[in-house]
Amino acid sequence: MCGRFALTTMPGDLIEEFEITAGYSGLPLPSDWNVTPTRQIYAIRENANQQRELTTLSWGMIAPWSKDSTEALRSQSMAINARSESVHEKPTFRNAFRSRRCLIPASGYYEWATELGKYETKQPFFIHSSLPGKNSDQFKTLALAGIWDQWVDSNGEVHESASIITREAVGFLATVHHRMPTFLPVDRWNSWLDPDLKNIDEIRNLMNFEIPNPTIAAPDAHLAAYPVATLVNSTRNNGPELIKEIELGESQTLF
DNA sequence: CCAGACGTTGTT
DNA sequence: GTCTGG
DNA sequence: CCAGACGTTGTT
DNA sequence: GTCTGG
Repeated sequence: MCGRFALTTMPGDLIEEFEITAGYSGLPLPSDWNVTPTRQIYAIRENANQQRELTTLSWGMIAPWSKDSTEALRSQSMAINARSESVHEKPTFRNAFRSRRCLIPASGYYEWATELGKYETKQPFFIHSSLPGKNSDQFKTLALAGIWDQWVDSNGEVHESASIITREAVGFLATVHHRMPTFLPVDRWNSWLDPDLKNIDEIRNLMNFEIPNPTIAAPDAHLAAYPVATLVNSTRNNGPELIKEIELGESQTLF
């Protein structure tokens, strides 16, 4: 799944890559090789004027019925991901899924090896595009499927938050971990971001790579992964060294 | 009817 | 073990 | 996702 | 808020 990621792409590059028409008015987020739940992240969504905008919001969906900030924060940490299999019916997510979908850009994400037999448990991997990125970015930015929502606190302040949608892992990614984020290919961005597309089955099909269109590459086709140091484990660590490839012991070479 | 959950991950 | 904070 | 805390009293 | 369990 996706509980930690990296984002080092500057707003200007995101505006190009995601064909943002409404620009970005906020401050640029600093390069971050250890983005953790509840932090500010970028999101791409469609605004009220049918324009595509770049914004920042916090990671982990605040349950819409939260009564106070404590409850909001607690709910947020528990909803950093939403399962693609059930996101359309869960009370916490379904309204957002119907009308507030977004894309979440990532330079890559981390996955800790689980009991799949290939690697030591908890060995972290960095998973990224196999295509080069724009300008100073090493890897092409990934577009992760997300949903967002607003929550108003007792002072009337609006808090925007988002969840990343996950699915069963496919291809070589399944050798590291059995879940992965849901990737959206560029030709599905418009439909995904369209708040007027409300047919649940149509929306769900946008996340599906098996059924509709054999010309769409498997999600793992343009991805690569390599093991990294356990530096990333601690949320206090940050910097480009977190995504540096390391050598694993003999029995554990695959990529 | 009211009370209490509502979310994900992995692991047992 | 379980919950909270990042 | 992982790391780290997890308790109370009274006093500043 | 809305749904489920008792």
